[in-house]
Amino acid sequence: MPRLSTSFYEQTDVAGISKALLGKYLLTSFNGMITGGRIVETEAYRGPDDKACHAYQNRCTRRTQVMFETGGVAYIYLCYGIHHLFNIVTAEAGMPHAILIRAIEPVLGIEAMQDRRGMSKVSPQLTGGPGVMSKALGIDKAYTGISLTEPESPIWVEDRREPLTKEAILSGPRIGIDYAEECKEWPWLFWIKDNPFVSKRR
DNA sequence: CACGGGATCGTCT
DNA sequence: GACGATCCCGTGT
Repeated sequence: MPRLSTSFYEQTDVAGISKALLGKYLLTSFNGMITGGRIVETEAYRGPDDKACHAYQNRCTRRTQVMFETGGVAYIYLCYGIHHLFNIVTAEAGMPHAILIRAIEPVLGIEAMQDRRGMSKVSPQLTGGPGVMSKALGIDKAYTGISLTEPESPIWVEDRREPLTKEAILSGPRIGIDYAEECKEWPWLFWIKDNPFVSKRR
């Protein structure tokens, strides 16, 4: 299956790419073990004019500098001291857009993902939520900045040609960004309708 | 099921 | 020194 390429990630409409990623497959390969599944929930962040984005007003720090690279690299950071949240950088170099992948439906390497999570059963909590999804996939912030498009990359996204209908995609305000003032109402959270692995609202 | 709080540490002020 | 693009568990109903 083909990996999504730089031409996909370099598009400028971050909300559109966010929606287009639904139904694609996010996969990792560590120590020969492939794990991953179908993307069911995403969130768009559009620096520099988005107050919810870490790169608001082009703020460039050691943490955020990878967001300024060309589309198709990983932006991974530690949240609340515990969770490693996985984002995909989009747009051309110098334009800090990113998409947070919030949930996948587990498909490949399910037992390995259960081991990483310490869970004996498959439940929505296995991969439904940005922190637990990264943990299930074996992703941590050591991988921030890596390419998702090179053939040897251990993290990538595949298009398995499983298109979604317009009716299957819903959107709403993003989660956990109360500080973002007027931007917090922007409907840039996207999810697949009725999918049990979409994270719970809070 | 709803709610509240604790965990835990890198990052920026 | 404060706080966060979260999660999990305990309590009460």
